[in-house]
Amino acid sequence: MFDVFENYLNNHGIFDYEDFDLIRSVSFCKKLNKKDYLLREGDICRHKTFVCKGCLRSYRIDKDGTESILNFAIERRWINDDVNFQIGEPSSTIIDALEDSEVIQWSNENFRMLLATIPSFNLFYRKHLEESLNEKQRRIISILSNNAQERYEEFINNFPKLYNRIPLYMIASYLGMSRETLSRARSIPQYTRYHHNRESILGATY
Amino acid sequence: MFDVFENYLNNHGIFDYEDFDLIRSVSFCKKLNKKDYLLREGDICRHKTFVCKGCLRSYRIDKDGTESILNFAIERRWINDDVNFQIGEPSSTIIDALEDSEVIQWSNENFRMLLATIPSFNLFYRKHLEESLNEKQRRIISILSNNAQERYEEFINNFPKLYNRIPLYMIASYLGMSRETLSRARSIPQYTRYHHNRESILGATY
DNA sequence: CGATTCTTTGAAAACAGTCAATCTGTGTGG
DNA sequence: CCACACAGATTGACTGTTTTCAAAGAATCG
Repeated sequence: MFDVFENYLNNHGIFDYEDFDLIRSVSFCKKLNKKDYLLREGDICRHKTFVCKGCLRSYRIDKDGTESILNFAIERRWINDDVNFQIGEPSSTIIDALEDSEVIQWSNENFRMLLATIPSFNLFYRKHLEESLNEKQRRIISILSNNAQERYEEFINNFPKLYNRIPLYMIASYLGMSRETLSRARSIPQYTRYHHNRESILGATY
Repeated sequence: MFDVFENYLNNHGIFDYEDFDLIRSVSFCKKLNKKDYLLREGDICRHKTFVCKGCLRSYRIDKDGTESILNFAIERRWINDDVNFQIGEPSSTIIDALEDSEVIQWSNENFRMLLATIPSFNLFYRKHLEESLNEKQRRIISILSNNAQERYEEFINNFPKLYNRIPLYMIASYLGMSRETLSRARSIPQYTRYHHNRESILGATY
């Protein structure tokens, strides 16, 4: 299982055997069956988690009882359990497996040790954080400036290896729309395109 | 100007005189008048930017010509110019000043040098990135699961020092709603107290 | 002042959400 | 192999919210 992570790291920096030995010595591998929880609501324990195989999601239960999916993670991606909310918020993050999965975890303490000890690991992680920030910013922009159908198309393009492995209603939740709206966006893409054309023609007339 | 940043850093880690000397030696201070651009559309130059005084915003022009505000930054906050988009996207990030402002900038190259040289600076910046990630994740959740009134109320609570310094239509843009919708959300009796506060502050102080 | 800029309001249209019923595919047990 | 349950997806009718367009009011600034 660890070789997946070793391969991943080799694609993101230069590491030697000593580095890998140290990293491996504080890694905890975990196997999950589909529907198993990695983190239940209320758990306080915080980890860094890397997905070697399978697919996981993080989500919350809103005040009205509906699920809001924060993120998906397939193989060679990270999944966070560290989204803190204001005091008084009723729910926190939940993580579970959408497929039989394998993950590697590090306690935050050990992860900090690795960052302080291995310069190229530190460098890699900073780049990773900055790229994650950009990814989230792009998602915000997409929600703010695109309609249902555009957001779905963007999702397909951004996650070509993911979109056909998860049920549509989860994609709808991730995109912030009802499953019915996503269903309709998928079924009549021509309508929306036509409609946009009409708007731009109208816009050009004055 | 640099003393604001020195004070900020002292609140986020332990630094000695040598550290500050090194940091100062690669800092570039800039004064901006209201409406000045810090980064125009199409500029390739990337920096890390810290706001010492005033208020800035980053935004994009969408394909239909409307502005989407990504972030605001007041004193003791950072403002990013590094949101990369897919190839073919027509527009990129723009940053301008909403008030007369003072900022400190570092080239990405010098910033990397600081991170590699000063361990506590590296530690501080990583915490900062992780907190920024959480902030963006919270914003995504807020957009996905709250309506117009709730999002406005949350904005007021989250940015008490910011909300009465910028025009409402910019808040609307940041929250992903039309200015008219925000205006109506504010006029609901439940929220008029904010309205009154703002008016009295404006009337008394400015 | 006048000229901007910003905010509010009204009415109509577009859009997404909700509820309920139906359809589809998959896997299980008899 | 069939019948069945079940999870997921779709569709229609209806409701509610937000956007859009247009106009008019405030506030601000030179």
